Amino acid sequence: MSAAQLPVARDTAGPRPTDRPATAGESPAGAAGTTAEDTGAGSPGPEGAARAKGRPRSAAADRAILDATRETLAELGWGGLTMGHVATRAGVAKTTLYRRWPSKNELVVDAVATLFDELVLADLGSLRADIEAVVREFAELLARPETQAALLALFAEGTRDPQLRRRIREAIVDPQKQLVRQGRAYAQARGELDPDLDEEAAAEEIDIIFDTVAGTVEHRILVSGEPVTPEWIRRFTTLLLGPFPHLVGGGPA
Amino acid sequence: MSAAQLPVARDTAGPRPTDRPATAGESPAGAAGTTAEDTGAGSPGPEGAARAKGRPRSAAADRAILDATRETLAELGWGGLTMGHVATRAGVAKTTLYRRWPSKNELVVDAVATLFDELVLADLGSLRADIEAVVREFAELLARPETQAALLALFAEGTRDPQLRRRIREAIVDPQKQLVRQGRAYAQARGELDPDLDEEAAAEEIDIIFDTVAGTVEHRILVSGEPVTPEWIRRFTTLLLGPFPHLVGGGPA
DNA sequence: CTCTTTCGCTACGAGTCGTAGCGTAACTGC
DNA sequence: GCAGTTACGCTACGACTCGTAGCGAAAGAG
Repeated sequence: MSAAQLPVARDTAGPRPTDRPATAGESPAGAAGTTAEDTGAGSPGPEGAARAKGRPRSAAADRAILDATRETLAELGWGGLTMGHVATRAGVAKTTLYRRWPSKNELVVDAVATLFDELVLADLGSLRADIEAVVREFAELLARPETQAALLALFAEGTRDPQLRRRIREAIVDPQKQLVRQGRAYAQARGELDPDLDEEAAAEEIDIIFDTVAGTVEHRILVSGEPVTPEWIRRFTTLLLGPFPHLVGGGPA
Repeated sequence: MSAAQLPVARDTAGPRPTDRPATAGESPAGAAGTTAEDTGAGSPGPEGAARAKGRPRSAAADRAILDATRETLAELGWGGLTMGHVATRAGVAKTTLYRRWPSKNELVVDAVATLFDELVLADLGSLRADIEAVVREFAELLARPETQAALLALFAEGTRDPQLRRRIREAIVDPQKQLVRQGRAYAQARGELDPDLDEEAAAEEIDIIFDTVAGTVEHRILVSGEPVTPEWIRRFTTLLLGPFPHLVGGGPA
């Protein structure tokens, strides 16, 4: 209560109120400059120009932070991750983190979203093969600690904070639904599905299948804590596709 | 470094090194005294006698703590739950919590385990009806904030701490699997299932069905964040039981 | 009535989140 | 080149939480 205190406000309340970073494509091999493709946040402001005055944010710092987050997540898990730790590991100041992400949750969601981009769906010639392949991929992804921690971060406040929930949906959930759509498209092109299909009904089927595949694998790994073996995948796919196992008559009307 | 300090150790390192509380059955209506049925923790010590000397732990405090935990969970969620808050709400000292549970995680698991006891499976006359009923019950349970927070606590350190994982499995997961077994038994008694069934194969089917039902509903509610309507339940049950919707030919070989 | 254990209380150390304020570095347009 | 503007690293801080320590007192057990 006696030292010099000057009322200054530089970083605080700046024009970039702690928003998303570059969030670039970020291919495995560190490519060249990347500046497009924002994670659709909210403000649909102009894009063309008028947005370049002072020192630009370091794209290298962005990547270093996201990498450090993933690494720390893999090593220490969700509970062990601290902002200070990430900052040190990334070689930046803690304040730099908070300039980009409002809190731990958002950082983790962004850091992990790219992990799910690994999932792809190749046309393997049959619906069964496609499903088994994507289940296997998803299971391998979920076996990694950083992904598990991500799911956790996702639940952590996601069920309470609507904004975080939106971020998760847009960055992770919705893109993955595309896989199911893709799989159906393949199957339909191969003539495996009813050709004249109510579009609305199909949309709901997609939701159900998505929740079923993702949820079941998650539960198997995270809750039951048992491994996803090829045999298990085969059985699960059979449950999905075929009639109920051992059901007399082969299924309901 | 000058005040009086006597090296005393009463509570600390006592014969009950912060272990499970009564963990009694705890039916909805507060019943009489309950002292049996420990949550199988670890020490397989003698049970008969020799374990009653000083002042016994207050069973009322146990219940007050667990109730307060559930209430706080419902109001503030997992992130908002603090031991101090629970203690105040339960009208006990914080140290009393730590005398019973080693940490937040264990407390929440125990507090929430009883919630899942609500789930029951009545023989409704058909496999479809039984499944739909249990899915509805489970969905209603998961719609409650305290249950969501429980799932979260379950994941929080459960994927890292093997001991906590065991506690979760024994207190929550395994008992729920009984529901699937029950359902199969009903169906088999009704003649809906293949009568001569490899027992081992049946066991694996039970695991798959359990993960599928629980995981799908969890994913629908917690990740996708969409409601579980009767229509959705019907569709999901159809997916489970019947052939793949719109699949040409009615299913694979 | 003694002995044992629990209880509530206060206090504490360690750690974390997220913020403030500064001086400086980097990049802009003129 | 030169301002102007912004990001960066640093140190410090307030508020909060976990989990523990130690005490006097209460409540039962034998």
